[in-house]
Amino acid sequence: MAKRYWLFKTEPSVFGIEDLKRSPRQTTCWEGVRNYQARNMLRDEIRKGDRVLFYHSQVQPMAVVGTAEVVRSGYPDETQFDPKSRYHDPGADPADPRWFMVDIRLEKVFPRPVTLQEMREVKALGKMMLLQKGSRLSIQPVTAEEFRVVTRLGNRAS
DNA sequence: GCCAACGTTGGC
DNA sequence: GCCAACGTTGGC
Repeated sequence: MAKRYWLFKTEPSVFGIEDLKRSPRQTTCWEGVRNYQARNMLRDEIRKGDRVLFYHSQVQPMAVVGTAEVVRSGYPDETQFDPKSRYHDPGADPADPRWFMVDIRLEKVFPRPVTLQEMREVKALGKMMLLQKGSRLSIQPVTAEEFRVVTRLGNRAS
């Protein structure tokens, strides 16, 4: 199957790109997603080899700050069964897991962040889901073209 | 199955 | 801190 492209949203106060950089093998499981639309993508669509725009929300500046690669396709998020986890889901059944996650590995921290404000000014990104009003999904598909445009901006010398 | 109430997200 | 958007819950 053709490689696909995604945007993962995260609050750096919880887990930012510097945390990913410091992680063993610069790899992490993307735990804690508790939204069914995002769950379906994690479980069914996001495959090893896909690439990810890493976006910081709830912080100034809000921006895509780098890229990552999916190194493991969807598998059950164990935190749903852990009563001590902040992501615990009392309704989740180990025989039929409700929540899924993937593993990602840092690819590159951009030399400069590509801010939300800047992306809004780029015509080629006009249809990007992140930029649509009321877009709250923490996992979003992006097109190959959107991925290319954003990574070029991030890698351009400032 | 509808929908009002409520909680959360997240940009501003 | 505000509030629009939107997902979830629960009474009916």
